[in-house]
Amino acid sequence: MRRIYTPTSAASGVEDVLKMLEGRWKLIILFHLFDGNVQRYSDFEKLIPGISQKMLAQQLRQLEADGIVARKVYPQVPPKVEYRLTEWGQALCPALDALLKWAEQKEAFHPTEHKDDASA
Amino acid sequence: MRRIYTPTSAASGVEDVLKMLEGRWKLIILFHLFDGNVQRYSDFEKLIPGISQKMLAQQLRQLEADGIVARKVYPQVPPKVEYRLTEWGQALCPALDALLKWAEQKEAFHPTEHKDDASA
DNA sequence: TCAAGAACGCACAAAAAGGTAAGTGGCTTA
DNA sequence: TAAGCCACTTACCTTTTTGTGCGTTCTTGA
Repeated sequence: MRRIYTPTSAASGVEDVLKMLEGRWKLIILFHLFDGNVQRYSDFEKLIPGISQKMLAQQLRQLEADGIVARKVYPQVPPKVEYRLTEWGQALCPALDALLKWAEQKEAFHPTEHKDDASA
Repeated sequence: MRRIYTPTSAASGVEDVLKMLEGRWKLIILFHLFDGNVQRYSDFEKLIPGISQKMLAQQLRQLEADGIVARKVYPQVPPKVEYRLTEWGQALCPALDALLKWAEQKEAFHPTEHKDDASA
């Protein structure tokens, strides 16, 4: 049978899950892990210029703790750590995709507007 | 032609749009506006128990400023204000839906785990 | 006459998020 | 022997976000 999500039930139970995606960098990190991409710590540093090491490590660890991202450590001398999406993490892709599509649609609804364009 | 979103281009341009959804209450508010639902300020206060009036007003205004939510004021004596999704806001529904589905899938991947269940 | 109701705005305070800089460990190379 | 590399961690601050409590406006009901 098809589950119906009422706004109430949705907001109550899903809230916790949604909190896992909050944070300035979480989604950005996730986008870089899209379609099975694997990245190591230093890759993220290059891919996401503005992020600090502290934030990168923190967000990555939260994502890992929440079971969205998998961390793989290679016992090498200069350390090597890889990050990829877990199975559940990959299940997020359709949502990320929808978000991306929505973002693209913005132009269709509000053709190239400027933030500071209140009134001339 | 089909647009391809590389992680890089996605993260750079879409970031601004995604920021519109950040905030402790934004998504929750949006979920209550799902499928064309119309709510007034006081409805939200009842629907979202933990939110403060300040936050409710603030998030609602930001959502409005970002063109996601539409605000309609009735010039009545005890004020009446209605909120609903704009067209673009409604375009977000598929994404919200995907997010909801993802949240539901959690159980499938991690059967009822507890946060504080590190090691007994 | 007086309290109540709707939708906030404002000032102040506490909490949380984010940033900066420096440090750690162990092998490798100069 | 000293410096470098990678992946972080820690301590300390600053900025942003969120919460609290009170005030406002005008009309209607008791």
